[in-house]
Amino acid sequence: MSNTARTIMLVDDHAVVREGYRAMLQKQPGLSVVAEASDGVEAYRLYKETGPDLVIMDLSMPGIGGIEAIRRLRQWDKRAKILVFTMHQNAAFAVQAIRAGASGYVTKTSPPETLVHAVMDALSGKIAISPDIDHELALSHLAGESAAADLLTAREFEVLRMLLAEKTTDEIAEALHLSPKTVANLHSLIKDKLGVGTDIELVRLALRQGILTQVDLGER
Amino acid sequence: MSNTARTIMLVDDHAVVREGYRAMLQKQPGLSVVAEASDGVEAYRLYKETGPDLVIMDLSMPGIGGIEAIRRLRQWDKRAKILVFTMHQNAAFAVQAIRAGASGYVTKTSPPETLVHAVMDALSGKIAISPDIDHELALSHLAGESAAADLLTAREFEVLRMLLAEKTTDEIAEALHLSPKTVANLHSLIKDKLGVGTDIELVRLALRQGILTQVDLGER
DNA sequence: CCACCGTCGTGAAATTTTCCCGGCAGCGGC
DNA sequence: GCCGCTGCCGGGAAAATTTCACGACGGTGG
Repeated sequence: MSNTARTIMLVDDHAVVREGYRAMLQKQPGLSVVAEASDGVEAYRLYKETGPDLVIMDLSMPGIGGIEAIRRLRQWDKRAKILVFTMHQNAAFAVQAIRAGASGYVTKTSPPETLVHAVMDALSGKIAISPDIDHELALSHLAGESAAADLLTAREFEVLRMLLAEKTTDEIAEALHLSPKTVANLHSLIKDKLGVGTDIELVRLALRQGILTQVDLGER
Repeated sequence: MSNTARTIMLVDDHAVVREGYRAMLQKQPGLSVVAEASDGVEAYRLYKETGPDLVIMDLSMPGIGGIEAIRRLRQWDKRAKILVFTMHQNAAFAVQAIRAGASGYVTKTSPPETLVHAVMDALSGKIAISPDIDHELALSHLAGESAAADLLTAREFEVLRMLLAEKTTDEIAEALHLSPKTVANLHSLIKDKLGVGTDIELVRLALRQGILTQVDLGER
């Protein structure tokens, strides 16, 4: 193993968090932060420029989100190592991140040692998942709550996304060139497949599963 | 003015963020971090113990949320200075925080200088609002979007909260000792008053206004 | 070829949403 | 007291919707 420092890039839209990373990683010998980005596109640019050994990335960011950023980085460099470090204690997000090519998923509530361990694991090629997410994953399995994306057909998922984003049944019908009646049928079928009774439950489920994110909704 | 260091307590459930605060504040002479808490009740306990000059507090925390924590701190010490530092770029939250007794509201996306300035302002008794929230406030005024809590009567608000939390109309009716018919009428009236057409829009509005928070929903 | 699945739509029944209504209680003004 | 106003509670009926059963069509795979 080389004894030069391993290089790290930080990606987080909150300056205070990046400061925190630095403070925590500085204590660790053999690590060196070589770049910082505050959003996905900047991360992409800086990765190509500096080619760090590891990227530590948040998920919730302006512009392209973290998941999409991971995907693009891995497309550019198939061997990029990306450790997700996020506030979302949510198994669905973790699954999405790993599928997109992340090497690990650690929540921000974890103690500093967990992050350091995960960094080491990721650098040595292991996949690191923080314990709370392991627990989450186990829970959602036990609850039999499969991912909505798997239960629904492509068409149904499309309608679901529009239901959550757009407004009325009629608007969706027009956008998708369907009869309003069909949209209503789909809407009903979706709720049935997902096992929810009301639209409100539907939104909550979508939030949990990361189909809808907070930024899509309220927070302008 | 005394030339002893001003004391600060940090409240945030993410260890990495607390590290970030420290790193940013350390560069500033005359400030000293004397306590750290990771949730509302711990903050309350430590405040009584250490009596800091200023509290820097996040809003989204496990257990009692930040707003409630502010309220309790101010109840214990009417002159407590509390600076909210949060990821929520949301005017409704800012209004709630200030009403609860906060001395300022700064978002985590702000550059470090903004935090430092806000700390100084808060220490000298001024109320500091970060520019993006000012802008948000102006926007929501222009949009004529008044707070839901002001538009609705107490009863209506009660039903709204239950609609967002509970399940069916019938369950709410029973919990509130009302006829299902009345709940349905209220439900309709609420949507009318709030100017939304569908339940999904209702949830989104509630999220924006901070009536519902993410922790109430999905993220278990 | 045939069975199966996803897609799209119709029709009709069941349910919900909406709108309009009246009664009742509290509250301030005259 | 009396009046007007507002909030609260529900009934009734029309309108819209959700739900369910059903059929058609194209693709896919055994």
